Amino acid sequence: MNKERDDTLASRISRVLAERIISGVLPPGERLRQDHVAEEFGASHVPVREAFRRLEAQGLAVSEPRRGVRVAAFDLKEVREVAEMRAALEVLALRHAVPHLTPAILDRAEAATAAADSSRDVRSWEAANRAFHRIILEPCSMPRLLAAIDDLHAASARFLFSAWRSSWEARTDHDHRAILTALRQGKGEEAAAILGRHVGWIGKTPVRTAAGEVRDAFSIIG
Amino acid sequence: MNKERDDTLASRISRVLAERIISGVLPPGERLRQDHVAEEFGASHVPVREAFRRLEAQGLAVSEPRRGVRVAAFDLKEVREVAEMRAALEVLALRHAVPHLTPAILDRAEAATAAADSSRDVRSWEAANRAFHRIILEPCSMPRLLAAIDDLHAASARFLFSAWRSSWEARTDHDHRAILTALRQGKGEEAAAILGRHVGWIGKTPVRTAAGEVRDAFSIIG
DNA sequence: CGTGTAGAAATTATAGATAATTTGAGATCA
DNA sequence: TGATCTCAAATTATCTATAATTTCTACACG
Repeated sequence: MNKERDDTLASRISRVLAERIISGVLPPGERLRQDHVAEEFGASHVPVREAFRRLEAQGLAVSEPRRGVRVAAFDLKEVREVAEMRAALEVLALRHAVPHLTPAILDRAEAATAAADSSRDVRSWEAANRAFHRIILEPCSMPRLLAAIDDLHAASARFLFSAWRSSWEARTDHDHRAILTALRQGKGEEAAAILGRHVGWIGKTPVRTAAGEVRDAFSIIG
Repeated sequence: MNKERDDTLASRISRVLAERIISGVLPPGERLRQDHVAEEFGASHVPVREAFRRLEAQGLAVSEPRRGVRVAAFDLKEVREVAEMRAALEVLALRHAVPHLTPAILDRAEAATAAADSSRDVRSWEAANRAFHRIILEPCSMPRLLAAIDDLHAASARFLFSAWRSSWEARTDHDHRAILTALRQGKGEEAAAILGRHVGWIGKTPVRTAAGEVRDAFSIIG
């Protein structure tokens, strides 16, 4: 009755597994055994295999021909890669979105920024942050580009969660506000430039904290 | 014995279908019925379904939940989208590849350009063109970025083949040579700028031909 | 002429069979 | 005694075969 029958079982499994990989419940390198997953979802292993294929395409899992599927590992090198790809593609998307931005859209973006600033845990901050980016980029109406950006956001979120697993303090996003004011003033190129720097990798200044020094390297993922 | 057993059956099917979609043998909108494909390959429908998922992720096919899979359609709008994504990502890749480019690599790139110039059909031209781009971008050693570019190249090739199906005359690629000379002179940024213009959409000058005027719009896909 | 219902076809999911890889115990050799 | 090699058993991925919803089509009926 209440079963969501709009989507297939495979895509449901894929969503749940993606959620777990992104949030870190499934750690990098973990083997994904199809029989176990199938049993957990009360399903057969065929839809599970299809879900694996989708995760593989999203870059969340890697599959070796007859040796199974593992959660994709990621190193600092790939963090940079994802960040730079995001920077390049989001700047492109914003350039095309600018002509279609309305005050109402910018207001929604501002609300998302406020939600991010007032969030108290990483999960809600990440959700609000992603919402901000989505809102200002969606009007470009380039579905393929937006889909690619979404996948990169998922990868970014993995790094974010893995770094700030335990400790997290709220932070205000000055860049977001700067982007919004530039957009309100019609300075599209300036907004794009800020966005590019904002998303891109700028971990040049590692601030050493008592708790851990790794977290600084990840902190600039916006 | 001689069966390539390094890869799975599903990926083999996916490659063949991708080839057909790109070359235009399977026209846009064509339904892909899993039973028929399975029968043709002498296989069951489960690996076929996995192949469909991969094609879907590559943007070569679209799937409606319980209504089957069709070859992805494409319009001029999406051609632009793909071209601009390629421009953004290939520029990024080239910037990272520049420090690792050696004279030997540039020689191989030059050979690929020569092969493109002397090719007499679209197929071989496209292959040589793609080789050129791959050769100069690969040294960036960013696997995720390169994979994304590969998928975009496949999409580009679809448009290319659909436009130049029947008529084709050889053309020399001045841009490729300009990129190479800039790289040999150590002018990385200049090369990146040329590449961006080369790949990006610049169909501003439609040249009317006796045969058909559509082909001009596609002709700039490099 | 529109609507509703049977029949056909196709997609989705399940269960079972096959093939390959990994694991572990035991034997052989240094 | 310790290490390595071999071979068998178990584990796991891959594929085939079959069943069950769902959608599309055609035809009759109001």
